[in-house]
Amino acid sequence: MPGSDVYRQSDIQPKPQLMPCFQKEVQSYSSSGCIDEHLADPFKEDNIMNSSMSSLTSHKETTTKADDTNAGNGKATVLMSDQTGEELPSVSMNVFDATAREKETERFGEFLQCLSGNVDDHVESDIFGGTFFGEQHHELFSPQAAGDQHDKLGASFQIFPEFLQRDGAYKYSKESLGSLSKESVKEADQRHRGIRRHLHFGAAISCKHAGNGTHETANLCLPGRQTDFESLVPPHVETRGISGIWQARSCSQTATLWSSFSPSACESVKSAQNYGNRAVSACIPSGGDLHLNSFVRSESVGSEFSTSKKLGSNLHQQEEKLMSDRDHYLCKEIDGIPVLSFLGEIYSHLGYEQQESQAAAGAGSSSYQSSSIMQPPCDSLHLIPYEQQASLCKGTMPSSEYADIVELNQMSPERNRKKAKYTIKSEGCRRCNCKKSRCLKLYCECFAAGIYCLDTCSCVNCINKPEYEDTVLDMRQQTEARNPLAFAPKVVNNATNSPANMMEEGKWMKTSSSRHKKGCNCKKSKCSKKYCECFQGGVGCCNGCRCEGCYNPYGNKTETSYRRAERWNNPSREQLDTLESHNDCIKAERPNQFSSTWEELADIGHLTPPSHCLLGAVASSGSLNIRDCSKQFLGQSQQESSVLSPSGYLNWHHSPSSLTPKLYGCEALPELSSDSFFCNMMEDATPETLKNTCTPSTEGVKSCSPNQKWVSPPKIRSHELRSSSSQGLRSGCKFILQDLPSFPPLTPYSKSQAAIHQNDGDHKASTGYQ
DNA sequence: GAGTTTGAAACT
DNA sequence: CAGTTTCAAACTC
Repeated sequence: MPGSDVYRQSDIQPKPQLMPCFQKEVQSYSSSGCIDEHLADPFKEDNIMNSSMSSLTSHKETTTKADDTNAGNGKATVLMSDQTGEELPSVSMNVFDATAREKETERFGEFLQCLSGNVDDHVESDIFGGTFFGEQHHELFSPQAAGDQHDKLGASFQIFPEFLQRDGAYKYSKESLGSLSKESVKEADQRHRGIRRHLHFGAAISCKHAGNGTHETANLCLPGRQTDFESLVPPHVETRGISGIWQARSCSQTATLWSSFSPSACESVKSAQNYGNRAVSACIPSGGDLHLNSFVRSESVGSEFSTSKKLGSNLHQQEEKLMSDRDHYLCKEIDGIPVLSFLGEIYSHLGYEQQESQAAAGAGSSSYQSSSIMQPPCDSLHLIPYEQQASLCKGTMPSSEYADIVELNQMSPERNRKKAKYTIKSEGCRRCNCKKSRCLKLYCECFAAGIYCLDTCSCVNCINKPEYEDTVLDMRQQTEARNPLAFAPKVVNNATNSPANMMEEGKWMKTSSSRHKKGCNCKKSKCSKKYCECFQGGVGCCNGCRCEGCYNPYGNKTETSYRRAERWNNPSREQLDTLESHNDCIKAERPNQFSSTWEELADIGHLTPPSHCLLGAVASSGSLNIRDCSKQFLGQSQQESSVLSPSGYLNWHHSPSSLTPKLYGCEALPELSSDSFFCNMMEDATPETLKNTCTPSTEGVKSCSPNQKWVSPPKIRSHELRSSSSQGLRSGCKFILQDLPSFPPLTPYSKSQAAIHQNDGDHKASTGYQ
């Protein structure tokens, strides 16, 4: 076994090789004091890579060739427990005694925390002051002479092996991209590695927050045991920890965090682990799964924003190949497990591609797990095959499409790649079919989703591609200028719904207050077909709709919100029949879905827009539960993604809030819909008179039905009671929306960048490093 | 798969 | 801001 050879090799020179990776990694970051900078420095990475490769190749006795396979195996060997018979951390742990090990583990955890932007001053100074890396670290981990540097470096690479060897980026850069210019390849390679590394740290960070302590974090950072990861999935999430990471500079980190809490991710990990090394490799590509869009963006972070189109194209190609490979792995090797469930994809975001989602992790390696699982939510689509990103990103993606996505995960790659007019239903992958818009207008679903079109799209003269990044950004700006909410989720949820209450009966219920942000304008469809955006979003029509003859089965505007809420709680037989037929279709398309609430959360959540997490969950969560955590994560990732999204755009459209409502039939999680933000805003903007009048409950704007399910806020009811006309509410909504002050910049990357830097600067100023 | 219907988006 | 046109998805056959 190639891996065994490598492992033995590492066994021969274990200590100095393994730890230096730490050192090197840390140093790389510490030198710049900023991850972004680190990522932005291709040469550092290249040096590392070269050194690593040199190290690998230097041991020709055991490893004949440092090709992908060997490299990957070697990495896996070093990191994976099944081959070593020890738990992951053992690799590095073997080098030290228990005390030193624990100490360093803690330190590393702190370091990771520091990187996350959540570090304390003392930690920071410790790490960046050079104590950790400069002396202590050398003493502990670098006993060998400087001549062993290559070995050390090589070892360091083994710490992040997945990234370099499995995840395909390296492979591409060295093999698949042979046709590309050396320079381009090098740069692309660097970027990928940097990103992957970033993700890795993000994973560690997330673990840190999710886990019980730094020790846990360190373990996760190091190629760890799967159980570690599992333990990271928190029954309870600390709001503080989450929010603390908010300032993490990459959506990758966010994604990681998010993924850390994703049960599906864990599940995926488990599943992957069952496949042994092979599974690991399968997960690797997920690292490259990052939504290309976000990829490009995040890559730009800390470095020049301008990315040569050539490089972008190259990256795109790599990305696609990665996606392709990943799809293969996911579909083929992780069967039965909706790997993408978490990943949604998803994006994003963050990749579930999305990240974005748009999600399996490495088998024997926590690193793997982390990297693969940490697919950014917002770019949430990261975890999702590239082809699926569009679907997940689409703001109004209905649950059926989500189901399709999950289903797609279980499909063969061939089917996955098929082009068809109606790809959504058949393949779960929304692809545009634009003919005249060149995919630069909101007509295009890809564009509307803030993602690039895929080769699998059937569009004609498509400009919505990385090659035309500038143009796309311009068009996005224009679109945004025309309508600031153009990329916002189309369906918003009322923030007053409490997850706790929603979950009261152990299942997610669609909130009665979910509404289309703008309202439909249907004339003939009676709002009972997917022409209607409300219907498509799985929400009832409201007074903001201008529809005629509304017969929206989810609720029509002629009935009051209060009545609607009641109807939700006690649907009539007729209504149930109508919705059942709709749900049947959904369920039929998604055989294995939503088997677990966690997965629901993850999936939905990662598709969920950001804001509400901050406004809703965080603020309201006195007792934080899983839902709250998910919400928060969603918010975080969303925010992150919004900042780092490829397009520089908010990526909440990546997390179609509409998805949530749609899932109601399958016990969707309404609370996770993005709309809380809007609803909050609306609520805030609601005149006190409206808020206070006709309030049947003494609980303020909230009231619960006897069975604890939420009903619409009285204010709305009172509002409606005041005027049967929709005009009042409509105008109210309009006012509110226009007044929305703080949407994350739906602006091009540059603006987001500025925001990032500002945050970074603030944070750094507070933490004192840089 | 072609053609029709529909309503959002874009334009005037 | 209303009316019209354009567009692509949804739908039908």
